[in-house]
Amino acid sequence: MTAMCSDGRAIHPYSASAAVVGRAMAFSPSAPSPSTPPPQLPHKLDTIRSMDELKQIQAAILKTPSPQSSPVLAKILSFCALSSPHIAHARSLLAHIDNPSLLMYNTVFHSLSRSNRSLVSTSIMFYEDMLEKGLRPDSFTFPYLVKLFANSQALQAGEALHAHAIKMGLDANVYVRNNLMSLYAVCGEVRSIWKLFDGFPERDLVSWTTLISGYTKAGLAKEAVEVFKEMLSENLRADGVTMVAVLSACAELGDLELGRNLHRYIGAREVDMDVFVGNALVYMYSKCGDVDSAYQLFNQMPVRNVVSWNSMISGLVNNREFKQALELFRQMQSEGIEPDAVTLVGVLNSCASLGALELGQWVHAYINRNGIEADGITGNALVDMYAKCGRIDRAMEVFGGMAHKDVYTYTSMIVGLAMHGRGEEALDLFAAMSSAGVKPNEVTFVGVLSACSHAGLVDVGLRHFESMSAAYGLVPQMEHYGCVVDMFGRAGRLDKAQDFISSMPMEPDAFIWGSLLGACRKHGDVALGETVAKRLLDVEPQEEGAYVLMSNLYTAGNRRSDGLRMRKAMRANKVRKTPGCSLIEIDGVIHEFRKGEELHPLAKEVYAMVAEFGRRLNIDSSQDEARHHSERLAMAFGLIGTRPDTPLRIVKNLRVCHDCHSVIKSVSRLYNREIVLRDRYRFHRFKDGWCSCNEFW
DNA sequence: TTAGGGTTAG
Repeated sequence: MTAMCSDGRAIHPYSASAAVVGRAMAFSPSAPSPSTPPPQLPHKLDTIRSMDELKQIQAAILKTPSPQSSPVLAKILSFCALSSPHIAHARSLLAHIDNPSLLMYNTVFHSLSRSNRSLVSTSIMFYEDMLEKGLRPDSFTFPYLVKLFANSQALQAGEALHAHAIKMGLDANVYVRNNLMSLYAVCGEVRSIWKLFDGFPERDLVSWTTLISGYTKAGLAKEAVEVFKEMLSENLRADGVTMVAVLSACAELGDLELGRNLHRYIGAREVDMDVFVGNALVYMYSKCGDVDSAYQLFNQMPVRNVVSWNSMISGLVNNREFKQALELFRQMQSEGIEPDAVTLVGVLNSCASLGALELGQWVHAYINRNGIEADGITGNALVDMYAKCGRIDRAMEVFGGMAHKDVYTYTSMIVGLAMHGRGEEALDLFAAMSSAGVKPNEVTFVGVLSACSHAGLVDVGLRHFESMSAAYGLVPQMEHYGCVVDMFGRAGRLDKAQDFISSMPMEPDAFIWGSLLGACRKHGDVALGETVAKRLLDVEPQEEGAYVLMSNLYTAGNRRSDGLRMRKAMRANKVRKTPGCSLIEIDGVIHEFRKGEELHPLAKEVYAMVAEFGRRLNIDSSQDEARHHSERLAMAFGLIGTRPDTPLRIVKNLRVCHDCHSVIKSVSRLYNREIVLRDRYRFHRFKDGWCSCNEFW
């Protein structure tokens, strides 16, 4: 009856020391009896601090006439799942009890299944012990074990267990089966889920729900919705959990019509609208592009938790409502709701898009202060935020400090370097990524190819383009073809660009033609430009791009009247213009300027400042069509509103025009300011009259 | 002592 204790000492359960007995006696002064357990023991177990304390209590139990039925012993066993030395202790304890009950083993499995650690082999060990003791698993044993395996996504072990359940004749039990289905769902084994669902006549709502969410997790949202419809046709009534599952399938599909119907079903069938259902609805509406409904629902929710806020914030982010996302975050703060890592990722994405460096830095500090791991998605979001806010140095720092770099980490960094015109470094990093064994994806190649394009590395870029399919099995998409066209175009190889376009396996879109037309403008090829402009107008007749580029091209080629003709045609055809918009963050507040607009409270001062640097640079304002472009307004505001040594960071939604580019260069020298401008495609860092892009953008 | 649910990037 001697067993090894976890720390290696032999213990004998029936020879507890006098001190232990004395202590135990204090708990139970009267003669111990199984029907009246010592009243203080269970309470004591909740606050137990050391193994010694536990052993003392245990020794007292084992002295009772039938220790195996003591509820305190069961408590000790569940307590033991907390750490591996304790688990070893539980095992030795079970080993020297004469007739441990199935309940005791189930207790152990239950507590093991609630642990966050991977305990697959441990539980198999207990399971084998149990069989050796001549005990047979029941319909409780399997669900615990299956859940345990599901926690670790241990598919093979799960399948073995499934086989054993069949052998024991327990696979028909609906609990066992539903558990197995969810294990297969976690592992993405759709066929196995279906077989379990389809193979037995007895199904309940849980079986249907598990099938629906299994399909959704496996990316088969359409099938999931079909299953839901079939369920309804069998006159089953969905509850909240089922609705959450099917709403998440609906969100994947982006099917707003279906989503509204599901919402109506919830109302009509009086499905309990708990916080899960509310969150799923908010997420569904925002995923389907109906942010207003999402927001309305969010505001009506009687109970909200951090996931509700996260769903709404990330919904706004997905719909590119970044300013609103940040406003909502501020509201969340003022209501005293603690953000978690998911919240902060949404906030960081918004900061990245808006160029809100100060808030982004605040989030970084918050992450550090609260011990949130800056690895994984959070770290990736930080890298992206710093890179997009113009602090490529900080992006590198965070990147360097990350222990686990995945394809997103590398891609964010590569894209960031490319945007900063640091093409060679981007390519070095791409090489390092391969050495680290991280496989690139399509987006990585957008970064690599645009790095080549911005650095003028045509041949290197072409090699990478070809390696996409040859070495990585990736299918180049429109944006990759666009990068290559851009690459040829910038390098002035317009004929090559044309050849390349005709070799494309798909119809070129507006970006492809726009890129080639931009190259025609840059290299003054009016004849080719006219052909390309026609093609661009075929693809998108209502957009301004072709008109503006052609008008500029004519004007540059001394064909002013043709240029004016384009402007007129543009007005006549009611062409849609994307208004230029620039943002600048000062003291954590984001200020927005649109071309020619005077809505800002300090508009008067801003326009006066624009006029001032126009004068000082000797620009004839009547000839300066671009004088009220949004980036100049933002720059003027920055000059007024910050100390003289503060760098200005401006984010623009369109590509910066040539006139503004040269004005900003001059302003950087005149006012001795560093000005960092992110336009639609890349960063420009202006200093002492120079720009980091070297006129290459 | 038994199962099914919502939010995270380039």
